[in-house]
Amino acid sequence: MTSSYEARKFGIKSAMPISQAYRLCPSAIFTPPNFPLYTAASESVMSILRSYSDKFEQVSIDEAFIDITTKINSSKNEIEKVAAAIKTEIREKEKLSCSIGVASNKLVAKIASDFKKPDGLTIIENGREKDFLSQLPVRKLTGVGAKTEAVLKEMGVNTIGELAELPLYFMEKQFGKYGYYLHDSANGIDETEVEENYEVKSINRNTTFEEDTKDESIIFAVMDEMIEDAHAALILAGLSCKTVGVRVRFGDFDTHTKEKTLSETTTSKEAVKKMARQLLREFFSDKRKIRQIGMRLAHLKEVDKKQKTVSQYFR
DNA sequence: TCTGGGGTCCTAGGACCC
DNA sequence: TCTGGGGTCCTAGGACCC
Repeated sequence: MTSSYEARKFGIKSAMPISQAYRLCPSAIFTPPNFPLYTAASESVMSILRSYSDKFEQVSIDEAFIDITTKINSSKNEIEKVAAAIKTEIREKEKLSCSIGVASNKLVAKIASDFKKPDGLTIIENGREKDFLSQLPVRKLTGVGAKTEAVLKEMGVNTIGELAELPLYFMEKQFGKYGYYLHDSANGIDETEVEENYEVKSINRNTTFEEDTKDESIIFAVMDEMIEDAHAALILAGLSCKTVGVRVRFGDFDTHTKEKTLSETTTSKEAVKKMARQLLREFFSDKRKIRQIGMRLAHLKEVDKKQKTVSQYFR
């Protein structure tokens, strides 16, 4: 899943198979994950961050934005004081270090936070955004992954500065809506607000079998477990769902999905189970063994006991 | 050689409605 | 022989993030 900075010196990276990691460094210590611990630490850190601003946005288990525009004047000295205070509080309460990026927008702040790790602080002054980005490889831009990097490289574009030079009409023609985003980002422009995102859009569960299988009893048993888990999460969040999907990855990594939208939103585990089984069964005609199965609940809606839905009135 | 799990967003085609 | 335009929803696939 991930590796310490010590292990990284041996070339071990996050999401690397442990067999490969072992080959790179046989003396490394391998330890299973402990998600309840990480979640608890995350919640503690997030509440610390929240206390520094009224505008907070959690991005993942270990990343968040805070907008402190109205809290301080933007002198470098003042910024450094706040950053130091945050680091100290997190270190004292959770014995963790963190890296901080400060900039006039989220895009640049995020890239800045990644600039010096671990335990870094990178401040990009107002007006220096584009300049800071220009020398960095395009892959550093949020939203540019392996595929886009390859396409850009083919076009002779390696750095964000080179990307910023490409005219907007060309970017639009080449990448559509994404082209506008790339153009703005490369120029250090991002006008999205720091805001907390409440609603979850989907609940997903996936399981990779220890060995590829065609055994339907194993496959259904694992699917049932995932449904139990996902359904519990659905109910806990006070949600209902309208769409049930399944996903199958065959031994050759070929991956397919099937999903079905119900006529009415539901909280019924049995309804979800029935639909998932039905969708899953459609894949059994394939001769290949299955490596991974997954399921998802989507079209989530808050359950409100007092208010009846329109369709209920018409029934 | 080997490729995790939980998410979001976008695209494109087709069905269907007025 | 020729058969609109605007819109929504559903489904499948894919890129990307941490």
